Amino acid sequence: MSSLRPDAGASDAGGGEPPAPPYDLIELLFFAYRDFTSDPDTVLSEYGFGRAHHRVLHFVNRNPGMRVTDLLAILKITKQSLGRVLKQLVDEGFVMQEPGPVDRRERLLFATPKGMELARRLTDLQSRRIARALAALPEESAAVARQFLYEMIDVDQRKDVLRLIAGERR
Amino acid sequence: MSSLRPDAGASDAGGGEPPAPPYDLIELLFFAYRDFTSDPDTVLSEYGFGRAHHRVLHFVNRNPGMRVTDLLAILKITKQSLGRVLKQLVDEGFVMQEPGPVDRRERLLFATPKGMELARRLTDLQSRRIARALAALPEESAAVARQFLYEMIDVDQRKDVLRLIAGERR
DNA sequence: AATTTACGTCAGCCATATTGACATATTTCT
DNA sequence: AGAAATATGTCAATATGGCTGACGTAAATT
Repeated sequence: MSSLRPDAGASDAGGGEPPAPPYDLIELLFFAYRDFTSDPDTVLSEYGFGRAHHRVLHFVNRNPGMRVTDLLAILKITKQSLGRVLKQLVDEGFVMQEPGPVDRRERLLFATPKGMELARRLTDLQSRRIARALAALPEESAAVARQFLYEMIDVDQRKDVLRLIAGERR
Repeated sequence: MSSLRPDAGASDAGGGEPPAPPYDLIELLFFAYRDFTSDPDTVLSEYGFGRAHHRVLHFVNRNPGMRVTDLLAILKITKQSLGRVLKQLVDEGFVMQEPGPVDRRERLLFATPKGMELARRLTDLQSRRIARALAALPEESAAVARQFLYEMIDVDQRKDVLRLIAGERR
């Protein structure tokens, strides 16, 4: 199972050369993410959806009543790109829109029951993969994984991510 | 810094409901990967290249003399998709091809000096981000992160990944 | 009243992925 | 030797999901 070196990208203590790049982590990130997204992709294609729909549905489902602008900031894509997939999700009854009660320019987004159901299905797949991974590792690994991934995020984005993960309500 | 819960997706020890999905890890993976790829993307756009070129160049550089088929298996894309980006990389002198010495049908791939230079630049960016992340965490975190990411990979893909990461020579 | 904000839309563009069919050279199998 | 399998390349057509820039509208803010 683990000929993964316990440590390797080491020291360079007194000396000259720059440390060797952590190729293993670079590549593991690629492969892990590739497979992590592959389960949902399969299900999504049954619906004629792609990864973009997944992301939108996921965040809308997790943050009921979120605004379009919020979604744009999270996904870091343009209005137009979002527009297309969001429209599909709305047209096909996975997401609904509702004018903001206080600021009626806003369109608050909600997953419909149908949307929640699909979101759950996709989340289940990803949960299972994560659970399988963690089951193979010592207790504290989940916390370390969280910390590591968190530290990989752009410094100026971390606050937003924390708020999101905490399941902030507006 | 860390209102990341040390543990949360817990137990369900005796009871009925399925465990709550690890939304935090699911979303952290998304954000970490999003930002992890954003640094290289910036540099690549200077060259008129995209993420696809990065992946090809990366693996060719790391595995000199690899075959086209190997690359297809790693990237899990089609010949045609690969063909385009590979051709560009070859035409612009970042990658060279050479017939296999034993089986002359094969075209073995190598990064040129120019290709190595670009690969190094891209790797540096990713290395720095990883180093920054690890610097903020306790010693053993790198090992745990490796293990976690490794366990996230499809079971039937792990052998191949291990071979790759180990820097296997054919 | 003027400005800003939230959102949508139109037109066009580009990168990257797909499938299926077919061509060529080379190696391997019978 | 001949047939089959393999490694690669290529063509045509198509889809997805990004982008930019411009413009429009409704509602809120100043």
